[in-house]
Amino acid sequence: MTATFYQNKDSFLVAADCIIMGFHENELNILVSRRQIEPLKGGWSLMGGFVNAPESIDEAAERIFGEFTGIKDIFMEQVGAYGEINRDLGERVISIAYYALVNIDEFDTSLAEKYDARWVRLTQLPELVFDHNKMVKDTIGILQRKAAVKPIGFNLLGDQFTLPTLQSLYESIYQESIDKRNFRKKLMTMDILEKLDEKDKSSSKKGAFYYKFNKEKYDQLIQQGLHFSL
Amino acid sequence: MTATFYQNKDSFLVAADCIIMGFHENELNILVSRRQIEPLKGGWSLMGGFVNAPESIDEAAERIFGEFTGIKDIFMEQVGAYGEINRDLGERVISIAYYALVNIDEFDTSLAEKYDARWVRLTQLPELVFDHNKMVKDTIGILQRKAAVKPIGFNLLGDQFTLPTLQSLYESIYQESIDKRNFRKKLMTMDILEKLDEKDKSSSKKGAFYYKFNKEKYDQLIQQGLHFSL
DNA sequence: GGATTAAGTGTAATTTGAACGCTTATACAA
DNA sequence: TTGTATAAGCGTTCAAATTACACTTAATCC
Repeated sequence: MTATFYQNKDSFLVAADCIIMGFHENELNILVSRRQIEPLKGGWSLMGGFVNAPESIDEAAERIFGEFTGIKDIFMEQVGAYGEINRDLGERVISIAYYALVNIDEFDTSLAEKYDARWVRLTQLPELVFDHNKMVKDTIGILQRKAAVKPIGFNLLGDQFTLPTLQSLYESIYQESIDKRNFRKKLMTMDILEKLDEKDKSSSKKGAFYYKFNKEKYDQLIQQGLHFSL
Repeated sequence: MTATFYQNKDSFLVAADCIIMGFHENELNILVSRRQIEPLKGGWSLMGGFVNAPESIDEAAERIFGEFTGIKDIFMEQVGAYGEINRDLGERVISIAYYALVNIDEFDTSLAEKYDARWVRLTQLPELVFDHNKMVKDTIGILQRKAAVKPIGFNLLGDQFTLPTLQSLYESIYQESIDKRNFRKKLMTMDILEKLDEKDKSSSKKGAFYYKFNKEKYDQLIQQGLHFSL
C-alpha cells in the first residue's frame, strides 16, 4: 500500500496493552506476564502486542486479549493513548491501553501459563516494564469513577453472587470499607438484583443467598431516569 | 532510524485532533475549520495534524493547538485514541483526540482566519469530517463529568468573571438550568472565590460583581479534604 | 423621580447519607 | 441433642445536603 494522500509523514509502531482485572479472594487482581521479547525480556509486563494493519485498534486489543485468555466477548474499554517518545526502550512505540473486567473463576489458566502469566493482587503489584504501572494507575482511577455510576462491577463476578461478595468487590474498588446495611439498602432501593433460592455456604455456616444482576430491569429503569449509584 | 528490536510490524500514521472549546454569549463554542487538504478538502473539521517522530503525542497536540491559536500553556487533556480502519478516508490514520479549554476573548482571530477557522455554537455544530463528531461528543461527556468535580470550567473564563456568567457556563455544560440561590450557596460554602470591588455593567444596570478563582486557596482546601462539586 | 432590568439574598421542606447493634440460620463439636 | 461459633441479615435515628421558592436592591435611562 502506498500513501495516496498523506506524504512524507512519519509513521509509528502502535501497540495495544491490556489491563486485565479480576476479583479473587476479596481482592482485585491484575494479570501480568513475563515479557517474552527484548528489551526487558523477563520483566513483569501487561499483556500487549502490536496493532496489525488489517484491524482497528479495538480489534487489536480484543485479539491480544483473546490470545492470552481464550475469552471472547468481554467487557473492555479504552484507557487512553500513551505516547512519550522513550516510553518503550526498544524503539518508538505508541501504545493504546485497554482495560478488561473478567470473571476470574471462569478463566482458563492453561493459556496464561504458556505466557508465564499470573494474577497478582493489585495491592501487591510489582514494578512493571515501561509505563505499564501508570496504565494500571489510570485504569484504577477510571474503574473507581465508573463503577460508582455504571454497573460494570458485575463483569468481575459470575452471573450469580452473594451480597457479601458484591460488597467486598466495591470495597476493594474504592479501597475503603462500606457499611453493610447502607450498602444493601442502596442496592435494594435500586431494585436491579434478583434473589435466588440457593445459598453459598462456602464462607459461613448460615450461608448467603445468591443474587443475579437483572440487566433487562436495569435497562428499563435507566430509561425511566434511574441513576445507578453505589 | 532502523528497527532494532521490533521487526516486520506494521506502522501507522498518527494524528492529533484538537477539540478547542470556548464560552461566548452564554454558550459553549467549538473551533472548527475548513479542511485544507484532500480528501474532503473544504469540509468542516477539527484542528488536526500529524504527529512527528521527534515529539510525544502530547507535544504534537500542543504544537498543533499552537499553530492554530498562537496560545501556549493551555488546559489540555487527552480524550482518547480513535482507530477504526476507515475512519480517515485518505488512508489509515490513527488519531489521538485532545480537548482544550480556552478563554475565547483572549483569542487571537488572525491565525484562525488563515485556516478559515471559526467558532460555532455547540448546539449548532455542523457535520464534521470523519469521526470528528464522535470526538466532540466524547469530549462533552468528559467535560460534563469532570467539570462537576474539578474546577476546570474556570479555564473557559477570563481571570475575573461574574457569578451570573459562571452560572450560565455551568448551565451550558450540563445543558440544564440551575437555581441561582442554590448555585451561589454552594460556591460560597466552598470558599474558593474572591470577590472584587469592580462590577461588570455590560449586562445589567445594577451590575454584577467580579470574582476571581483563588487557586492557592483551592489547593489548600483540597489538601484538607474538601471535594469540589458543582 | 419613576420605570426598567438583572443582581442579590434566606428559609422551610424534603431527600439523601451516615452511624450504629442485635437476631438468625446453620455447621460443627462436645 | 445441645451448645457454641460464625457470618448473614435486618431498621431506625440523626445530620447533612439538596431542592424549591419570591422579594428587595442597585443602577441606568427616560
